Amino acid sequence: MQTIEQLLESKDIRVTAMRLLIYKFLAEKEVAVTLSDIEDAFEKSDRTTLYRTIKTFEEKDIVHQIDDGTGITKYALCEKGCNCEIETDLHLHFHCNNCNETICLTDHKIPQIKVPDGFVSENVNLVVKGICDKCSGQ
Amino acid sequence: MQTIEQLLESKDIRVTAMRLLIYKFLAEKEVAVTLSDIEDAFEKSDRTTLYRTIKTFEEKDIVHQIDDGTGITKYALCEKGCNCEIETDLHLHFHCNNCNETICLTDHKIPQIKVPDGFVSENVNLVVKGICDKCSGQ
DNA sequence: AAACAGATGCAATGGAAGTGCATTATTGGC
DNA sequence: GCCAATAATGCACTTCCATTGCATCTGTTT
Repeated sequence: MQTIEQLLESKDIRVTAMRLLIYKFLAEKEVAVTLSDIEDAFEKSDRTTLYRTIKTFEEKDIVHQIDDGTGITKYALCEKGCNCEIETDLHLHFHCNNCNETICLTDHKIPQIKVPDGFVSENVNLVVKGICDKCSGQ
Repeated sequence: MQTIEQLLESKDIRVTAMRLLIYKFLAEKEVAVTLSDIEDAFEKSDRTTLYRTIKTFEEKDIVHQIDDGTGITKYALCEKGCNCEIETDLHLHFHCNNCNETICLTDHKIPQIKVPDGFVSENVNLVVKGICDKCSGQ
């Protein structure tokens, strides 16, 4: 079990107080968060810092970006089973139309999608919309 | 074979010169277009008009919106086999990482996606990214 | 301690989406 | 055909999110 510090260092990311806090914030969240969410959680800090921190995390494959169709970019920690580095990794995200939250279903893989002749599939983005387990009353 | 005028009327959309032109523009395009694309094609007209025309078309299920992950909303005509009215219609779109164009693969349906217990799937947005037939050199 | 690189904060920009309101065009009743 | 009602169009403006430039600060290296 490596510490967050070790994780960041292993990815060539300089460890700062802010980065540790943001990482912890993301780790505690079970849902994908927007930049605004992070802003709200760290009002003392500047938007830009938060934005650039997320971008750094993204470059180093610590978080991945999710486009759930709300028009607002969301981010979530890459967890075990999330091979974002690999182009062909098949993400699956679920967006709840009720609570408006988006979660990462890393253990639900996407079936192979057939494309017409001449087309080359490199990557698949799949967002399922509906009602999440919390909202469906279970 | 009904005319565009008849189609618009059947959907309770008042026929105007602008709407006919925009419809024809969309029909000629084989790819999904952004609002900017339409703007560029109709410089004489105002953004707002084009925007509201597309929104009207969208409400009346003449075009559907596509979120291909570029962050910019695209639109495409609903064609035969495109049942946008139906929530559960399984759209499949292809975004080319080379030419940056997005096309609608209406005849390629999406397989049933399994979601965890407690989750209810209402709608699926699937975008396959890769290289399109034109760019793959076929 | 000095020099450097990188992190942070502030200000500003840009692009897309959306809205309010005045003007113009179209339709339907007379 | 004319007039009133209704809808479409155009202009200006606003909002929201994403992004960048630059100055400052902090931490690291020699």
